[in-house]
Amino acid sequence: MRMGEGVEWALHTCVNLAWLGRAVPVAKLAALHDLPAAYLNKQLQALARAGIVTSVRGPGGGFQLARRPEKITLMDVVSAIEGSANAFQCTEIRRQGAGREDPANYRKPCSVSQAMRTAELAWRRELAGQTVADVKADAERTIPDMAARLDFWLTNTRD
Amino acid sequence: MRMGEGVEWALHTCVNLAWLGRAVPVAKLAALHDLPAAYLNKQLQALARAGIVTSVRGPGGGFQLARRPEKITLMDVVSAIEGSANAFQCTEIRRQGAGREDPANYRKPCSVSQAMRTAELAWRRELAGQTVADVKADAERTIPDMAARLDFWLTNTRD
DNA sequence: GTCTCGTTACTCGGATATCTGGTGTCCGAGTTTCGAAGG
DNA sequence: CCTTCGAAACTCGGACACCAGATATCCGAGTAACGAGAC
Repeated sequence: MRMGEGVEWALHTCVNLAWLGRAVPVAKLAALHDLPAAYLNKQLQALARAGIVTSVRGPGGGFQLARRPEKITLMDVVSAIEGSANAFQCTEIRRQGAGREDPANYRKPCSVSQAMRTAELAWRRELAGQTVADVKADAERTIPDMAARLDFWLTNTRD
Repeated sequence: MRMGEGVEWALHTCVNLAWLGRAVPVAKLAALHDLPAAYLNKQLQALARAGIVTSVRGPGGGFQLARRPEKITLMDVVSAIEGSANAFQCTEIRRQGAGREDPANYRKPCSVSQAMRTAELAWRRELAGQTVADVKADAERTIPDMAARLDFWLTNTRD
């Protein structure tokens, strides 16, 4: 069970967008961390479909956060990239074979599924409890001038 | 991010082994839920390597739990099948590109990695807090006679 | 009758194919800007 | 000088290859049990 690296890219990019506070083309966002621009674009499209960022086409366009960083949870970003389906998917094997249960029990989920779901809910709750603003604030504790550095770089860099 | 179905198979099989309480060949365990025996065997090998079950070769052999169900957590089973690596793997993109941080910060993990790790720890803690015995007990609340049924089936079935 | 040995049947174990989904790339769609030409 | 039109540059958007890991299968390795034969 491995999470796609698109999640890492998306999170860092969201923090960067929070620092920059305006529309930034994907080429610039990719250059910030030496990422393949076309593939990062794919991830940002997913964020756009989820309403986390908005896209503006044409010159001067790019991506920017759709709402304030305090209103974007890590759960929002993760489910936008990875999908909202549960990591553990019950295939109901309890209904097959010699050890199958009585169909009367099919209404409630099986014990295994329930246990796994409980753990996954704890994970989701933790992700929903942290926002992009929190991560940004934590990063600024060690790198206070990052916002200014990025802003300077964006305005003064030529392509 | 999808968890392999081997986890579901392994968990159900562990509960079944807890009910049966003796060595059971993989063919029988697979028949309990109409699973491909050879592939279930692969999963059980992983459990054996992790010390969760022990294998006995030859006639009358099979797999059985290596210790009491109360001592087997869901975390043990999941990490045996899926591996112990973190789902979110930080590739340290903060060190690359125009937006790279000062190398002095490389000692401590980046804020994004930290946040994701926190959530994943909550998930792991929840999994480690539940045992095979708990799941078994919960299942018995709805199907009290399952242990007896499985035991009868195993002793009276002809191949 | 009992011991021994060989054969048989049974079961795990790891090496080997197949396939789905994540990874990576490309070109077309849409929009703004700028400049030139006409009035 | 102002307006209008067109071309070009820029950026997102989705469609198209590629590859690693999960899925599935098979045959060989190891072991216990059983029976036949000798003592």
